[in-house]
Amino acid sequence: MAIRLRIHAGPPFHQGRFFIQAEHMSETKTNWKKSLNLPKTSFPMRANLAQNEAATVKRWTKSDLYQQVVDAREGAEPFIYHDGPPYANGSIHVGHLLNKVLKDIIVRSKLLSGRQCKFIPGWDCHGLPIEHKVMTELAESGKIEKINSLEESARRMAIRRACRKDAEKYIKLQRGQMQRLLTIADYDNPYLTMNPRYEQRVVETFADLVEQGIVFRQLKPVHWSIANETALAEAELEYEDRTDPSVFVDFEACDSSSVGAAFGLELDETPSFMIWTTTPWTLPANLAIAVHERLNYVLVKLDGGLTVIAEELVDKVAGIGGVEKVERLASCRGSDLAGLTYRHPFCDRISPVVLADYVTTEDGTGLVHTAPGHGVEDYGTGLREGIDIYCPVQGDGTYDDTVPEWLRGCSVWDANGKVMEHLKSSGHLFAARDIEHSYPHDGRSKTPVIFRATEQWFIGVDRSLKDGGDTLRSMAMKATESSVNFIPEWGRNRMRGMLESRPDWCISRQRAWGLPIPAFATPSGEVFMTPASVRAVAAAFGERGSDAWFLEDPTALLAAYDATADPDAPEGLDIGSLAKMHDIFDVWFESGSSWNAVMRQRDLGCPVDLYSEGSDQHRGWFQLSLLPGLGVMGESPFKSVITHGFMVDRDGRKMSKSGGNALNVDDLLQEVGADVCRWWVSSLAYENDIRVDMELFKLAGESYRKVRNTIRFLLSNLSDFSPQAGALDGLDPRSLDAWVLSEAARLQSEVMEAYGQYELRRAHLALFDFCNDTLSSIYCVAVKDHLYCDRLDSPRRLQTQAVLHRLVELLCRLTSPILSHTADEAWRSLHGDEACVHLELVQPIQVELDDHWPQVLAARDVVLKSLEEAKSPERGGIEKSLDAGIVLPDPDGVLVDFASVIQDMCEVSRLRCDATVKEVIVEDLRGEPCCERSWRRDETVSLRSNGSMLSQRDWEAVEALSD
RNA sequence: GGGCUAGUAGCUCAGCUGGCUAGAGCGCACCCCUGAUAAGGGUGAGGUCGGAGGUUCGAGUCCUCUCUGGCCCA
Repeated sequence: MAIRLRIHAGPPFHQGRFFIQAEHMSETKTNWKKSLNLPKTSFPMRANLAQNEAATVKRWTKSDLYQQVVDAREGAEPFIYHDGPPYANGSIHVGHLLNKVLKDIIVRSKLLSGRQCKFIPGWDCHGLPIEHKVMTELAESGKIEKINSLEESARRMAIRRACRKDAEKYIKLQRGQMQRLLTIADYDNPYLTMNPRYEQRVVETFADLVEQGIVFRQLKPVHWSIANETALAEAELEYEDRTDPSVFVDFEACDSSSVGAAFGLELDETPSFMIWTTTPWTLPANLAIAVHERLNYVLVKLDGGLTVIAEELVDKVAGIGGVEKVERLASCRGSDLAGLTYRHPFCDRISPVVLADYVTTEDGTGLVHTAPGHGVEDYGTGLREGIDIYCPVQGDGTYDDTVPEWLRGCSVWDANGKVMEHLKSSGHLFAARDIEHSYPHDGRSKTPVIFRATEQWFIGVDRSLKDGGDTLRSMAMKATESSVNFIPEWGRNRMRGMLESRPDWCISRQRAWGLPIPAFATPSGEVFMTPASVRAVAAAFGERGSDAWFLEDPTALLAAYDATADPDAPEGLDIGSLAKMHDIFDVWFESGSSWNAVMRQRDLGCPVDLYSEGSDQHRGWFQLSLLPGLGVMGESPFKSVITHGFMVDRDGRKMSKSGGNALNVDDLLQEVGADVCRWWVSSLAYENDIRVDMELFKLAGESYRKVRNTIRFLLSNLSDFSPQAGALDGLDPRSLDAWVLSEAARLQSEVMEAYGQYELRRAHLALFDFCNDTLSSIYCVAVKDHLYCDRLDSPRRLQTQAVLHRLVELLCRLTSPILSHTADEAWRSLHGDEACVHLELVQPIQVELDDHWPQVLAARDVVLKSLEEAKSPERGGIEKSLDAGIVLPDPDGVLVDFASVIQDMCEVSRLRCDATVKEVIVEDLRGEPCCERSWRRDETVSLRSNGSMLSQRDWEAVEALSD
């Protein structure tokens, strides 16, 4: 819309007054300022969060806010929310910040909406990272020798004591840091996976699974330290270069005609399959050769010897063997070779050629020596093909009696040479040379480790449960498909994919710092463990903690066990002769039982409404809680799952301590404060990766300040206000007050709905926009004039104050889940230091609104734009809106009822609606008299009896003051 | 290598089942106010929607391939 500018020519009298007024302005000005009702508040503009939040934490702790809130919601419909346990190791990082703040916003929003929400924080205490660190520290301080010299149980107890102390230390640290994030939770009664009652429930969960018949023992290869005769985890390994023999070995085929058939030839001599290995000592355990189904293999004569090799590798292998004459006879696909058999070169057995995906042509021959007892991939192949997991190597690194006599009792390292010698003399060794490669070593003893199959405990995912006949896998797939709600929705797919491919769950570990698997060995070497015996040990753990396993003998541990009442008890069981076994549980089994050990144990309700963690937990905590839950309860322990993404740096790269791009949470809290961090968290599209950078927190700080200042403005105009009942009844639907209240009502439903759907960002944006647009830019600007200039008791001022009061209460409530300190600070500024916004509930807002408001707001936009254009020198150069008057086109006669509202919103001195004009007219009122007090140039400004130029309203306000 | 996922203005994000001259906020620029003042208001400039093909009258939106990240596996 174009505008026309009309100079409003006032009578000469006004011009003259203007000059007189200007001369006296400096003296009168201050007086008028004193006569105004200017904003006043103790709520400071500068938040000083670092300091004030610390005080808030103290206050909440002292008054036990958590308990107060829980008491306040006694009897309300519960929202059952279960905290996943972070690992009690180290300081919290930005990922914890995100995780805990997200949870806290959810907790507080549920409380705000009237639900009961008991939130028990937890810590994962057992496990290798702590044990590993503690062992390192013990080694550094020289205490390890003394501990290692102890008897086994005493040694483990010494380690366990050190680990417990370490875990306790970090729980304390993290708890303080989490509280510093202004989170509300039952920090006085957290759950710790190392607590006796927790341990008892974990073991009971296990007992139920044992009873279901899905727990079993099976061989599985693990990293094994010969020096310490113990299994090692990945974290305990150190990779160092090592020289090993690299050997190419011919395995004779059993049946030359079927090999010939695979290549489409008739053969008159026996071909062999050539494999390659750098661990000749594993050859006695060879039980298969793996080929890739899509690779090409050739039957080739190498200086006369007939063998099979991957086509791509023929030249390389021939080169290594120093072969002079290479004759390719025929080729075929790997899939054609599957099912052929070969004779072991020195053990008396026949084994098959099988298919495997991991076969490559990077090294070797394309035919992979497979010993299921000595390699992870080999093991998988073995399981799939139904091949024995055979491991002739004992814990001390020597062979047992199942190998050929010349190897018995020999250590594997000595065996390398012997095997090669034997192969050479029997003509099976095609080539051998030394290679240097990276090889895992035991970090403690600095000796090379081997892969060795050992007996481990498993929970079978494809075994039918005793009662249902269903398997954990199929139950989990069903639950994922239909009964669990995923946020974001794609979590369902991710979970499904992971469930499809997951192997049986290996739940045993060979460490000290953990919960013992309560299995015993009988003198004859059988394992004794029944549901009833497990429950008996669980009871002992519940009483005396799992240390009992290391301190007590089987008779004491099984005190609550009655073999005569146990249908599963083996015949002739003699408890006195049992020996404790040494495996501990995978820590995932402990945390995966938390729904039982926390939610059911404390009677908080299970299945739980919500689990929420990082998206890595689809494979971790979610899945490993789902499986035991299904095994024990027959249903998922959670109804909904929320996942958040991972922290990446400003360039989108992963965060790492070593990369130096990790932000320190303590620094962050010191620099920007927890509420700004929380405001930042609420702004995120948390399901994606999250970029973290100091810059972004600073930005969040700026928008936080906008919200804070808006609240401050509201508060500052309430210093003389006392709430009156019914002050907002019968609001004119065309008033700005009605409009802002209806906007507030809309905000409330939007924000509460967003909270309810965990769309925190939506709530954040709605809150910000409301503060920024609805209030700061529109409403506050428009009501300033009568708040400041009206007489204190003017009805419209009182009404607006009632609205402001309503608005600030609303903002405090709605922001309280996010800005938990600031909302409380504002609330206390309004209601006194004893008040607390976190006990509040949302209140309904009812207001009637005229339906012409969209046009009113559109008129505002048009007028503001016209005013902007009027600033240009060629259009008259009106720079202050109060120097302007507006003629507003109003063809439908709709706006005329809103004239004063629009005038206030645009901060102009005059505004009238005209049905005949087509475009906005900006009138230059600079020739009109200006009210010395309100700076307006409305029609009522005139010389008053005290000699000043005042508008009628201002004159009345001044008079009221002097009364 | 596989599963899931992301890539739209400087930044954070909207854009549902294809139709928009691609939106918002922040930031930025310019201006006003100096009675929310280490505040407040107004106006405006910014994008060939990671890249390349294709389907279609029409693609940020569908398909194929590809690049760069992230999580989890191998």
